[in-house]
Amino acid sequence: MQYWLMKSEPDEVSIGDLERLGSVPWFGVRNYQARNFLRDAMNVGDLAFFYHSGCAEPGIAGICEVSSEPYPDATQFDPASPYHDPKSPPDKPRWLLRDVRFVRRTPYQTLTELRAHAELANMRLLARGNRLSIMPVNEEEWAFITKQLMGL
DNA sequence: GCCAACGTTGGC
DNA sequence: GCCAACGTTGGC
Repeated sequence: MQYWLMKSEPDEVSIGDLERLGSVPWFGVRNYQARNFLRDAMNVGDLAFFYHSGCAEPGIAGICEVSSEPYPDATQFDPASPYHDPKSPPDKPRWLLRDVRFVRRTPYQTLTELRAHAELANMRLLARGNRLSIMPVNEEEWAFITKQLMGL
């Protein structure tokens, strides 16, 4: 059992969308490190913070659960998609995704709020220049955020 | 819209 | 395999 943080632009897929749909394919990962986490290190049943990025107030909006094994991301083969990758070989797709299932909304934890806690000083999300869209969260950080900050 | 940080590409 | 140029991410 591992914990994760997954970034999504709420304009594209928000926690509300996930709640409404129940589960969604986590399409559009186009970074090898993020893909490797997704492909190799994730397991079905792992929990992840659902993080809103690229918006007025970025932060953690909810919790979701990894609900499928990895499979090819269809958008890489769609010329009309912003995620189209013409160099990805159809017989050996470069980009994979997993489905994630809605677990719950949480009290919104803004990035600013997260930065204010010494307990989270080493959190990967908060590291300088971090741009990963999928990253591990360690157990202590998960416990601190869910219990101390969210009161779950 | 700006810009720092980082990843990727491609020439050599 | 190096590295400069370029593209992207994402907070502000």
